[in-house]
Amino acid sequence: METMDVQTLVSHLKLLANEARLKLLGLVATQERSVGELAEIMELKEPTVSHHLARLSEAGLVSMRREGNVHFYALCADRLQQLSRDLVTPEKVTSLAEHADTGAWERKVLQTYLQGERLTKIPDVRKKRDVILVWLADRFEHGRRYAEREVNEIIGRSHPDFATLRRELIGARLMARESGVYWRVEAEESVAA
Amino acid sequence: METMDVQTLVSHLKLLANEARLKLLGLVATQERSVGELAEIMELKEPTVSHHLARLSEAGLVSMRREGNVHFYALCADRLQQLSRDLVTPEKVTSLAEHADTGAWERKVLQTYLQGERLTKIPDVRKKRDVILVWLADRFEHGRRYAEREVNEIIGRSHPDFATLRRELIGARLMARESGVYWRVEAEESVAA
DNA sequence: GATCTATTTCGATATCTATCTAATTAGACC
DNA sequence: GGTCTAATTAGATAGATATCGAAATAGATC
Repeated sequence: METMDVQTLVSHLKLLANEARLKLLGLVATQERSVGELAEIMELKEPTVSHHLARLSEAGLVSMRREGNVHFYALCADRLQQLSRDLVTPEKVTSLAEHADTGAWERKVLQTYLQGERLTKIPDVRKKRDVILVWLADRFEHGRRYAEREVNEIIGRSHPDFATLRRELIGARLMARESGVYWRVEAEESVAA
Repeated sequence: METMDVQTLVSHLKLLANEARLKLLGLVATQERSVGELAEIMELKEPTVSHHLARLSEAGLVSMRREGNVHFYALCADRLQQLSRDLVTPEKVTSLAEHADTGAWERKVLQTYLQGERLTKIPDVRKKRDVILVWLADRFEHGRRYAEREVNEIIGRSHPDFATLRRELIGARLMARESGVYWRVEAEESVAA
């Protein structure tokens, strides 16, 4: 169970997310029951019950014992306990986002607001502005020190309002200043993700 | 959460049994994100994402914050933890069978093998035979003592092979015998459910 | 071997649901 | 007020799935 991909996780959840199957589990929990008995109790036809039991059996949730040609099904309680414990842990949910392409939206924002080097508009929404600021900060080398005149010039290539953008870069901790000298801040320290 | 009917339980499971919704939960777990951002990352259209978020929101799994007309969604981690903990406990599954009409099958067995008072055939399968035996035992009064001759006579009204059935009643602990005297055993002590 | 019964498999259908497009709402800005 | 953007709502469609009837399988009995 340790590592389980999204596909498997979802299929297990789908298996349980069904009234008939849950009731079947309940009915075979206390005593073994035949397909015909279950069909009668649940007011379903045998093929339907048989189908559900096959799926539950595949997941190891029920076991089957033959007596003549009567098939008795019983709950595998330990397997159910295991599933119910491991199925939707918060850690697992968090890990689901790991493989997603979270950069897709940022690329779209850049594409929307940039024409080559030129910034067409400063976004109003903070998150979008952060994306632009990260891009802008990337135009400064790590480790090098810049005079304010240089900073203004570099930002100015992209947008006329270099004063606002310079302040925003500081505010987002993408750049830092001390006694008139500016430098790029390392990514881990910055506010913008 | 204490008591949750099958309907609610299934609907919660259905909510989680979906790849898109699980991924959405993962994506908003670490930071709040807008609908457009989520749509872009997941390669789905905004209406689809909006729809999923609405369902998640309804279940209290995500919260929403407005900034202008941008809607930022974030995970409600405590609610998720609560759900994942309480959703499919083995006790809950067992309780699902409580409201089911488990007598339906037994009535069918009786209907199949009985014609009025007359037992047309003794069932081969143990579980069915048990149902018949319970019915047969019910023809004896609680607390009264019967001579073997009386027992044979009463069983004989239903089936010619009273000897076999008499032995079966003893075997199933539905009736007991001591020095040629027979009596009905209380239901709780018997083997047949 | 023929027959009967319980179950399973197969194929069809009807319902549900995830997704989309188009239209509507709502906020921000000129 | 008009326009633009983001989100939601409404309506339509395609794909999945739960259920059923019919046919096939398998075991037991005669």
